[in-house]
Amino acid sequence: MEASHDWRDDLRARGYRLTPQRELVLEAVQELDHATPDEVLAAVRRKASGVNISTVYRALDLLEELGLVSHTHLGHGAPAYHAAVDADHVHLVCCGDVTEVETAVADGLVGELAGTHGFATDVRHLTVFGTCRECGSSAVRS
Amino acid sequence: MEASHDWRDDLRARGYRLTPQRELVLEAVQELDHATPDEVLAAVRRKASGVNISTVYRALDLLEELGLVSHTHLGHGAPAYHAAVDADHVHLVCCGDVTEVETAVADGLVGELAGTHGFATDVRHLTVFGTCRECGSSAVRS
DNA sequence: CTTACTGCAAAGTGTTTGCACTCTC
DNA sequence: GAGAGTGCAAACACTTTGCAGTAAG
Repeated sequence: MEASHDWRDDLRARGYRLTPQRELVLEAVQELDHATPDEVLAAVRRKASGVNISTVYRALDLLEELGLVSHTHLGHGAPAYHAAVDADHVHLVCCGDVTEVETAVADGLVGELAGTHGFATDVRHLTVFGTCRECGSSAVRS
Repeated sequence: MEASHDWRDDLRARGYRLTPQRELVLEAVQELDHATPDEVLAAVRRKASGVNISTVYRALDLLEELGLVSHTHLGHGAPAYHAAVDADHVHLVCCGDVTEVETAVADGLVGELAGTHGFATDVRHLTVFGTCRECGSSAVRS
């Protein structure tokens, strides 16, 4: 499928080692979308049952450092991890549900912040809380 | 100081009771700005040393329900609480530091989300991660 | 064969809950 | 007084860390 521009080489070039756990964690993040560390663990364990949660945390940190995944806080508890490639969207959170929209909607904001405050927005990290059309409900756990 | 349009009445009207703890928590949030529950506790304890952390959590939830305070996730750990009145700004987070800017910068985004997705943005909850002018540094704990 | 990485278990944060007692209404 | 609210301690959810053993290079 994906023609890996080998991140494995990059990883090794930085003195890290390529382990099955790291590959499995990356695969899991790529397949899952918005996965919490726990969900990543579950997915990884389907293929290798012995993997530990602390390894998942360590792998996620590393993969993030390598720019292969990124995370967002979708409210309350655990963060959500994405593969960097899929990350080109902003999150809309309402009623505990998440919708993804093109980062273009934030272009105005990004431009304004850059202009008036010299602030370089990390759009991939952007999460917008509010109320969606379907659910005029009062705000939920966020 | 502030000429309370009595939230106390509102509170009682809803069947809740007015306790010193609740008043102290509200005062603390109003004075502190971006306070975490722990910081609120510390402030409250300066005036009433016996107050417990669980009471602070419960009071914050209640005050939020009453619309007197609101919270945002400024990254990693604990949430930050504001008095609702002070809440008219968006948060810019970089290098662990927080800058407040007028909600107007988000008008474009808000309008676009409303138009294209029927999504009512809660601007007071909006936190933007990125890199500020001063610190061209790589992203920090977020 | 060196030492980065893993699994495990224990410790850390931040938050919630059950319960007897207290204080508001 | 009745019962909402509090303090306390224990339980929870999520994450980090120390260390001895394992395995990548």
